[in-house]
Amino acid sequence: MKTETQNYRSKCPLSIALEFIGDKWSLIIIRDMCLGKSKYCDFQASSEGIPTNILANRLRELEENGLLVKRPYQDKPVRYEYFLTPKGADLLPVLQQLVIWTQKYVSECMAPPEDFFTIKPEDLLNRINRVGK
Amino acid sequence: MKTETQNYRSKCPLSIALEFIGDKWSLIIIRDMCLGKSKYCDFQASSEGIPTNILANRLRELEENGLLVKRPYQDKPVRYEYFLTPKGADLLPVLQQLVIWTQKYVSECMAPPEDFFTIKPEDLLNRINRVGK
DNA sequence: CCTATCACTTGCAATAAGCAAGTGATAAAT
DNA sequence: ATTTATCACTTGCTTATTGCAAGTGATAGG
Repeated sequence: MKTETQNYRSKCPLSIALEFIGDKWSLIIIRDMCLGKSKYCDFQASSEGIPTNILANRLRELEENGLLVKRPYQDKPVRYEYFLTPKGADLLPVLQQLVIWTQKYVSECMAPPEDFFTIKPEDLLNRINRVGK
Repeated sequence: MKTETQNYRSKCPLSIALEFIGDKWSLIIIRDMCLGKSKYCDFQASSEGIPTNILANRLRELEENGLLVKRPYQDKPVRYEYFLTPKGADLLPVLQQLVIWTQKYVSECMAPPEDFFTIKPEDLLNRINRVGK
């Protein structure tokens, strides 16, 4: 993951994209947010079983990289919900193509939710306005 | 990277895709093959500077996972060229979406080759028949 | 007061990445 | 014939990242 500003290994757009999301977990979190999840415990509950330290670390990095924002939904203690930014939501077409690929070549995979291929990045953005859970 | 057979952390198609290509280097190699590169030294020469041990390891894994095949182009000593399979070539739409994303959000990135968005996976497949080098 | 939950953080062992150097086969130059 | 060079790796070693388990602090409920 990229954290510090503008120091890419190359200027190839693919290579840069991989510095943002080229690991085993970042896109899993983005996926969960596409599916409507927003809280730490939601991400933790996913069937891949992300370790908690990696989850905390990735949420921080994804926020630093501008793919998501967090908003407190309670004080005492303060707890956050996480929402996709346009930059994060625009990874949806990437996810969709990855899912198409797996469905074509890996028979054991399960089907995505019914509307997964019809939703668009902008559909993911107003969730932050539907005040929190 | 996935190596051994059918033991995925979950059956989610996105998660499975990431077990194949969810790292910083595999898609760089696939990209180079999409751009017509086929030999070890070609991959090594790319501006990201892949370490040689990782390159050898990724070529082996990508082959084990059926994304590419290798074919000797000389004996004494035997040397191989690498070619995308349909399974590997069908990652092109994923690459294209990743490039679209970076171009939208990272101004410092360079432009891909002119025809990058018009080529199709099947265009990448007959290169193995245009006999070597 | 005891227990539990939630969102983390910390410690630590295991794995993977990254760098430099080495290897073996061969060809080309001296 | 010996040296030099190349190509495709492999090996060794150091550093960084992962992943598991356990701990922490704030709070709520019984």
